[in-house]
Amino acid sequence: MTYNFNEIEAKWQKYWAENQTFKADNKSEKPKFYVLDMFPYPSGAGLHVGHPLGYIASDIYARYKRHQGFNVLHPQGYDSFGLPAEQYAIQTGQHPALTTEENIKTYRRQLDQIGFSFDWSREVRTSDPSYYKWTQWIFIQLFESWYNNDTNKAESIETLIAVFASEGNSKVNAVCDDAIAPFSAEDWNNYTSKEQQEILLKYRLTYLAETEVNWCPALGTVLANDEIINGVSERGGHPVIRKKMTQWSMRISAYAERLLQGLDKIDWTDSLKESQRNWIGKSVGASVSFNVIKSVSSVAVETAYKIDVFTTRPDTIFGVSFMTLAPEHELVSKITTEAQKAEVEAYVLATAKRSERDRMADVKTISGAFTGAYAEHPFTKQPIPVWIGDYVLAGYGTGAVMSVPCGDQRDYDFAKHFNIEIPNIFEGVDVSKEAFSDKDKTFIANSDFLNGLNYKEATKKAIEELEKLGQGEGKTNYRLRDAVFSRQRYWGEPFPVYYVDGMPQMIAAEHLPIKLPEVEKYLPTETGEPPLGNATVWAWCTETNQVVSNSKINNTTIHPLELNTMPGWAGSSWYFNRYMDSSNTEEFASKEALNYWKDVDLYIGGSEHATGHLLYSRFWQKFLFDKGLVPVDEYAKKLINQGMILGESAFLYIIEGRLTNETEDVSAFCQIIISKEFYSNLEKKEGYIEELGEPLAKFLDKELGVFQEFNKNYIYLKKSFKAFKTSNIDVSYVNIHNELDLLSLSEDKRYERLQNAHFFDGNNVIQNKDISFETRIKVSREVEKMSKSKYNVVNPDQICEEYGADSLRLYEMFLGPLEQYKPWNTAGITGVHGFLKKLWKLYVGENGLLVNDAEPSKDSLKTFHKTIKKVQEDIENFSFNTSVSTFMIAVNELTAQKCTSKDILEPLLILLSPYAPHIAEELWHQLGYNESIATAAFPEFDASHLVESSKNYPISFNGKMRFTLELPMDFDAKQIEEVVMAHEKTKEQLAGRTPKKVIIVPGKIVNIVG
RNA sequence: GCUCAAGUGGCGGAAUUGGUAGACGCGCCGGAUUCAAAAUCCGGUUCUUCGGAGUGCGGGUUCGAUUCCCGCCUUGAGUACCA
Repeated sequence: MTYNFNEIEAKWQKYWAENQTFKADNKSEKPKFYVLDMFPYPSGAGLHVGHPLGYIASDIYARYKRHQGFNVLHPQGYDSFGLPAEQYAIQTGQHPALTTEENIKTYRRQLDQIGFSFDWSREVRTSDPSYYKWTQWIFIQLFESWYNNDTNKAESIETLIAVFASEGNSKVNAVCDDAIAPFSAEDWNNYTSKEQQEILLKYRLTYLAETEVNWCPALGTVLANDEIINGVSERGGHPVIRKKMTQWSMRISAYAERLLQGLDKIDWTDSLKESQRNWIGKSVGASVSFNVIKSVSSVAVETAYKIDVFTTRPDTIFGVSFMTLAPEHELVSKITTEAQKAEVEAYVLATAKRSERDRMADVKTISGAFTGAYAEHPFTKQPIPVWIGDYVLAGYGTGAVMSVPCGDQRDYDFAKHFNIEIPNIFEGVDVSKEAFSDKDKTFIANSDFLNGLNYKEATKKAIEELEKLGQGEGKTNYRLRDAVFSRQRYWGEPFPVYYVDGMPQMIAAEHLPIKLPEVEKYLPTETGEPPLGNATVWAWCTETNQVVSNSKINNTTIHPLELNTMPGWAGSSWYFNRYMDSSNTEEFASKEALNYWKDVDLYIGGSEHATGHLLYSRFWQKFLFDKGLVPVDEYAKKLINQGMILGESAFLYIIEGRLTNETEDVSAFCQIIISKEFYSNLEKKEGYIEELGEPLAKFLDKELGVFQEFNKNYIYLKKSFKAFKTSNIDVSYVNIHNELDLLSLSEDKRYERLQNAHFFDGNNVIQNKDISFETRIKVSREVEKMSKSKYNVVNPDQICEEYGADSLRLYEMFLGPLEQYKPWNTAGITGVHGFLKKLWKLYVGENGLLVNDAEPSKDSLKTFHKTIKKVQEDIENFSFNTSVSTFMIAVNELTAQKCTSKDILEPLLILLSPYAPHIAEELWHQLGYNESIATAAFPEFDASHLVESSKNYPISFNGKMRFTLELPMDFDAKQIEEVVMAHEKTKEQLAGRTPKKVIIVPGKIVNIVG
């Protein structure tokens, strides 16, 4: 009987599915353990070998925990709303729901063949109305809430309305929009309903407001900050511009401090926490208010304008020599004097024309303009010129700064450029060449009451004095901005929102879900409305509480519905809670289920979600916690980022040249051999030939005439041009050369091999040595992201077919540490595959089962117990790569020991089963079990089997090990020294010298210093 | 620029309360088996002038450093005029 992995794996996958082996129960005597993967977006390309890496790791952990006696929840689902399905729909007219369904089928088939222990009965799909019903429901809860800074939590909007009605808004301490005018209870009660709604919108946790958003014209939608990388869209790399639009936003800024604090109590990687901390961007300082001087010389400023700034350095307030406003600042047009008007307007216009990206790219050019206005220093009462400059960002702080050139390099450069004075307020510091920002290394000078104080003292004092004047206070600022929540897309969750008199109204929860309407086309309408503007049945009837035809809109009983849809992160912000009770139609999950499973014990996924999904989902969880809807405010206790598996792209240079004489140029040409399959799909190939500066397809197309047949599978091209580099040569081509193993050979050997290589000269297949040219060939590999467009994708289906799922699982783990980026090399899989065959042979011989009741040998017990110890430690440390090698060592040793004992071979299967579940299950049943191995108890480690009677001591001289010596374990230092010093090799090493010192650590090492 | 992570054979990587550097696997070399090949098995494989040297580079602490400290270099990731 040989190891027939295809048959075995299919058999047990079927068995697990039929017996619902991995179905988790919401009630159990066992302790719970929740292992979660970031659910995939089901793309049309299917899985490549990089995708399952994290799933394999989490599956090993989940299976291990089952062996440990835990009730394990290990679910999987699909984040199935998203852009690619929609773009495909635009191109083909196919409904995204259909392509999504097909893609999910492919994903499911691919996932199933790897043998994951998912509880599929709990599957979720974010695009399923039974799921997004609850996404809509949570949205409504956010709308109906405000953030109370006094209680530091979200509260029902009703409580706010009650306060407004009884005492106005003066005492309300809420996170809300800036610049809400104060009103009394009387005012409130006299406001119209619409006025009241407008005010409430400024407090709600999700709100509709006209804000500056990131608009991506190419994608036709707005993007959140985390969807923009280096000023272009994350998806597609399209330019992004700032634009004022009325959009839904999420008041995540309300949770900035709690999102920051919460990081301390969760076991996530430091780098990920660091990313989130940077993103939240807390800075502690003060807000300072500068009065604009009403008249300076001939200029008169009518109103008493104030410029508010935020600074982290209130201690430097006496160093202020000018102020700078962002060009977009609302005061610019109001305070600019007649004389400066032309210059300022020209500058504002020039800045507005520059895209975000240009401004980011060009940080060195200093530009600005003087407004002609002056502000008054709060303490000295001296006039301070007010400038505008694009180094001040409208979106951060107040969009204005107090400029302290001696303490800030940007202010310094600006001052130098425009010849503004640079007063020094630092004791013993020279600021004639650059600003001094090493705040802890000096004392404040020339600053009235701050003189002689250090940074900390001066900061405190300055804030105290500002507060006395009523012109400032201590303030903490966060970089975290509210997140734009609407997208001008079709394939997303519809909002449960209709409009009455322009004001948004929530549809009552009992009428959810509001299903995505059918549309003729998935593009924006001719009038520029989002795709839902194409829907004909998309209005809300408040009498029947149904979606009805748009033509019936009368604005009394039938109103227009929201045309935007929710962003991709909506559905993924709470899915981990839904798995706990995914079929519940009454609640997003029952209280019992939520209280039982509570939170995720282990979450595995990619680090690319650091400032997107992983931040938004924490925000929603905290909100749900505030509302008493979930029992914990952090949903994932531990999170691990799996590294990416990279593809190896083959690069190839072939230069065949003939030197006619020393002065003439080398005439060089390329040979390319590609597969016919590659050639026939030429128009689909997207690669780029760097040296020639043109697309691969275009290049090859141009050279059609010179293609000739190499053999039945390959085509040959010969032409006189320079060697080129492309990642898109079919891998099978390089494999021809791989037979030569050019890379691993020395230069000489490589040349020799090439001499024997077969090439095609255009007419005949010839050996390279028959070519009289001097031949230089270079083959190299470069590691890059695995991607369809780079032709370096390895499909797990093929691996499973050829080596089996257990081999795939083991190999993905064996590749290296889970969190590391590492290249895939299919050739290496023979190592783990060979291990499985060897393991099989330990159990099954040609005439059947080899396992018997023989007493295990001492050596075998030792091998087994050290394996238990190591594997257990490894799993708990997520060091899966090292346990694979531990298994290899164990099997090598047990094979050498000719171990046949059931006492060892049987529990060994339990150790292995998380990693290679199919072969473990098969052998388990062959040993006579009728139940799955999945819940068999993990073997107990017994240290007594590892006790040694002797130790092979390394004998070092000056720290260098020179030889080893086997000595009894119970020898003390003195006994060891006697034996070692008497040893002839010691004498040889010392060569007559007397050692200065002898270090002996019993049980560890001997070191002789001499 | 700032923040974080990482640099070990031909390759993936192993080893840290400081104690035998290179486990395990790939690849390569040699051998067995075979008419031959595949598969399988056995042996070797850091470099070396055979004294030794050696974990990115230069210092330091130590009896002893891949591991700790100081200063650099390189690579990768994140972030970027954040006041």
